[in-house]
Amino acid sequence: MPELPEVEVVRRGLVSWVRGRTITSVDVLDPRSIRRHALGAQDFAGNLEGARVLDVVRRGKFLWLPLEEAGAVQPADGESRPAVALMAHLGMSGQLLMQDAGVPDEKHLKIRLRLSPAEGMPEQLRFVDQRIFGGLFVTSLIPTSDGGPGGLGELPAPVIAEEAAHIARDPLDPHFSFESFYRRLRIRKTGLKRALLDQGLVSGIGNIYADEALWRARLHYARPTDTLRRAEALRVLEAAREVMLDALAAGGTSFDSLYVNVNGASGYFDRSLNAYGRENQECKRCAAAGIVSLMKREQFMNRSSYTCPVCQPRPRNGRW
DNA sequence: CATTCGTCCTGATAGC
DNA sequence: TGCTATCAGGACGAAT
Repeated sequence: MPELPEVEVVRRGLVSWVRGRTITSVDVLDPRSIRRHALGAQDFAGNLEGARVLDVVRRGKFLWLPLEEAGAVQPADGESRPAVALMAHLGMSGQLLMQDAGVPDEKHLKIRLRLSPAEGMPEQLRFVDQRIFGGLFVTSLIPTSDGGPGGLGELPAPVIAEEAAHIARDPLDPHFSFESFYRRLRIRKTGLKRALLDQGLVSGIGNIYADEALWRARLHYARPTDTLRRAEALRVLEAAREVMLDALAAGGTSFDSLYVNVNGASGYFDRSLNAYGRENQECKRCAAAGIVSLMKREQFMNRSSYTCPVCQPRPRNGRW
């Protein structure tokens, strides 16, 4: 279940394989995986074939490959500014795999990109997706005044994929502003977990890391955001940063083999989760303090939320 | 306008 | 055994 660390692992894995190579052919094996490309498979392929991949960049869980189109007329000043990008979102189960031409199609192979030959590198970039919540599409790159995708890419100008322009920075982004986040958080009339999952407020956090961050910060998912003190907001943001950095160091989380990184190896961070999936197991923090408390699972936003009833008490009505 | 909810999907698993 | 029901959840557009 890809959240920010998994997507970043894919980005890092992908960049050395695809940067500088040209897309030579495109097979759309399941049009549902390009449903966000409004003009259809023909147009999708037409946009990509002949284009050279300049980079792999990310904003939140969106990943894109800025393209230099074949024969494109560049500005007179010689500055090379890509007009479009191949956008990817992994959704629930999406994978981007580099594969040699001879490797049999994966069961859920949806899209195949063939790349220009490069010494010692696989020919194909494959998009594999079981649940089809993810997908690929071509989007335009538009100027942005906020410094670009995440300070991670190397674009010649601050440009962002149009479809990701509404996505906030993630907690690991060097340009992430806590003050801006806290200001917006305080004026919302909603619960803390809802806010953490809102990619327009802070990006990269999904159901799993939301629960982990809340547990680390000892805060309840339903805590009204307009009552959050600065120190509490700082705590949960810092907790999110920590859990994401741990996951990144471990190469991404994997729970059910749906998520595999770009080289086909699963992450193993799931062993160190403290909240997610631990229904009826002891809260590790309480246990360390000599208190017996069993983690509770509740339905919230049509998703499971795991909390410790002792150290993450549900907010009572009224004052905080 | 801000916020919440329903929907898209497949396959593993539970229950009868 | 074989069927149906349930669950998993990111993001968007519709509904409130």
